[in-house]
Amino acid sequence: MKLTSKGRYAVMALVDLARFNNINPVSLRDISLRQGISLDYLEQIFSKLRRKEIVQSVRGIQGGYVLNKKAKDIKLTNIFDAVDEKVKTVQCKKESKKGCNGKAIKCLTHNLWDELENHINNFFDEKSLEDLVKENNDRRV
Amino acid sequence: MKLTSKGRYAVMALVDLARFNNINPVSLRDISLRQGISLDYLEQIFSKLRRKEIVQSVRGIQGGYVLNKKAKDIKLTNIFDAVDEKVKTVQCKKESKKGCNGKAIKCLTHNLWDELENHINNFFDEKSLEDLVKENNDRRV
DNA sequence: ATAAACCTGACTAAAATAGTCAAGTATCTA
DNA sequence: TAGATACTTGACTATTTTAGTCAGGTTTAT
Ligand code: FES
Ligand code: FES
Repeated sequence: MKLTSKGRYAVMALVDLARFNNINPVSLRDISLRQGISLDYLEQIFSKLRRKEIVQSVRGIQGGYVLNKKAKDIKLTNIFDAVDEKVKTVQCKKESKKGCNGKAIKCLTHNLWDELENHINNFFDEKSLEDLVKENNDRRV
Repeated sequence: MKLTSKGRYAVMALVDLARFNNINPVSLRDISLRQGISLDYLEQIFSKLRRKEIVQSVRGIQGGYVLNKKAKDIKLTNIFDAVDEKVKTVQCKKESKKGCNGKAIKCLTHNLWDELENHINNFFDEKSLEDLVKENNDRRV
């Protein structure tokens, strides 16, 4: 089970943005430099964040991105959802009565993986961007 | 974040084994048929489980595998550890002071991913094979 | 006008996953 | 003691996913 860079970068970038959000839009270039994430990759990520209305874009010179909601209303769940970083403990569809690989019934461990998925998602539901910014108030970079 | 088949199968197979463990060794062939997991793949998995002393092998006809410990003493953690299904939320080494990609310091979100990793591992530390067997006492297959 | 910054889609190298395949060895039973 | 069953090991491979890159835009402040 591993977290992908895309998910990690999305959160990292938003924490950065949230910290500098007060005054002006924050350009991806700045985030790229500060956080060491490829600019092209950031663009992909922010395009998704914008579509899900987590950030707003400001075009042209001096442009950049701003948060579209209060930091405390942006949960990790929202971020991960936006960039398609989903928790998947099984291959079978949740709605379907069928099991993995099209088997007639769910497997012996199916219930366990559901629990696991919930357990992880609970964590993401609780953490907000505001929490993350607060944890880093004392940092320079 | 997704759970791999290897991890899922390892647990599935062990739950199956634990249910039939009372009388005779359980052959991989039987597990393969009951759970619909490729025999060759199971062999890979059980070879690891044996090396980590989670199961014991009995060779020859009527052979198979038996649990090497009480079901309540086998936690998900032990199983995942044996088959190298590890939770990895970051790329940087835990011990090192350096961050991802060899950066001088840890990133803004590093602490968060540590928390997440602990959160998930807690789940695995608590669930035992015995718990899983009990949940399925009423099942036929 | 031009430079800064957003915007989009296509493309790709590398890694990980999910197995398969082949060639054994050990042990029980007839 | 032959044969069948089942464990044992290591190498091999197709597919998928990841983690980006690249090229070519458009918008807007100055
Ligand atoms: S996880 Fe899909 S059937 Fe159990
Ligand atoms: S996750 Fe590696 S430096 Fe933050």
